[in-house]
Amino acid sequence: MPLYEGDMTAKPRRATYRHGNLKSAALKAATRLVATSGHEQLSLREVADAVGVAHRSLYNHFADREALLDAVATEAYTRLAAILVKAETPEDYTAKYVRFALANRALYALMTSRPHATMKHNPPLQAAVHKVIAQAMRIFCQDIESPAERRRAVMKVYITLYGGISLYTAGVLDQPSEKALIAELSAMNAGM
Amino acid sequence: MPLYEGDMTAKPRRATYRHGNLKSAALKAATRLVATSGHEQLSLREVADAVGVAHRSLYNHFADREALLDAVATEAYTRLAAILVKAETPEDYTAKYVRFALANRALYALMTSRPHATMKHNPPLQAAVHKVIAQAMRIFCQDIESPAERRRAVMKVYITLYGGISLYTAGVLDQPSEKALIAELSAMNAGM
DNA sequence: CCGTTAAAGTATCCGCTGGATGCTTATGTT
DNA sequence: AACATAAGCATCCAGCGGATACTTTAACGG
Repeated sequence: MPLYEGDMTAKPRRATYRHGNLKSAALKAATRLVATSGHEQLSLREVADAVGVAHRSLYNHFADREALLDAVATEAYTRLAAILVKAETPEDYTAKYVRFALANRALYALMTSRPHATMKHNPPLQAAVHKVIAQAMRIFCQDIESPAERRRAVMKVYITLYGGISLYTAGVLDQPSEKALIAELSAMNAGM
Repeated sequence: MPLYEGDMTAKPRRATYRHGNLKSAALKAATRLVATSGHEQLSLREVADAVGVAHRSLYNHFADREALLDAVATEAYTRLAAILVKAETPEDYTAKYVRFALANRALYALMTSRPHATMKHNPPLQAAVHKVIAQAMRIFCQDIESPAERRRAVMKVYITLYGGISLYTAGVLDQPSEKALIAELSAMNAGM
């Protein structure tokens, strides 16, 4: 006697018992839900509902909730890196970075919320982050030789980018436009 | 027939049914728990347990979990402001601010996590934050007249402070010491 | 071509959370 | 002394992440 038939026949039976591409579908749904409601709010159950699957099925593809969020972040970092490879100047890099962050605020909040310790145990995420940093190295540190100095310079860039975007997004920098923010941060990063 | 006697007599009866200073006791306990476990982990139940009270009793003093966290943040901002009034120079302000943030990382994370929109509806919190900003104005904007320019200058200071502390705390700036971080951020704030 | 098997689903249970309701008790005021 | 009210309490609820045990199906080796 099939155990689930009662409910299974109540709803229109799914085309395939095996979803087939649940992992990527869940990733897409999670990305959308994070974008609209923020990663703190995201629940596995709503992701599962969105793709029409029992919530526990997600555990076949993601170790836990954090792993799902890590995967969303990884994908986002990869997209950002793809944008930044086309940057040519410091101003351009800053503009592209800021525009991505502001166009995808909730996603950016997720990306920057991943604890650094976590990344060490998540090579794909670490690699995606590294691609973004590598582009900053290329743009901002062309004529710096010492690796330590290069790293230092990049960190200064990220301090202003991250701080500026955070304060802007928090609504503390209420008056300036996105354009003004880019100009401001470009100026701060110019003199270093 | 007293309804709760069974359980009440099982435990040693509390000295007073009225706790007396539950609000401040809960605040203290919450502050300690936030400091040790982070504000994301904080549950009303463990706060209630820590002060020996039913979890629902906290709602007599705080509207909800967020209100409790806001109260913790307000108290922390007030303490920080009290430290900063003694600052004399930009370097001193930076050093005191950074030292507070790093000595109370989880608390600082809570403070900076309060959404700006929330503050507008929470005058005590807003006032506490304003005290901190006022000290920055005093130290960094002595010879700036235009209010808009003063605000702009303060924001630049906070961009570097917040960005620097965030990246340092996240472990991204792995090599420098607290002292080196202060020096770095002081230098970044010097030229503006 | 058919069985076996492992991957990918499902149902159900657990402990925990924040929050709502309604009760009781103690205190301060009149 | 009576009483209104503030501040406790037990209890219930839905939703969460996660664990276990079950079933279905696709893929593959004989």
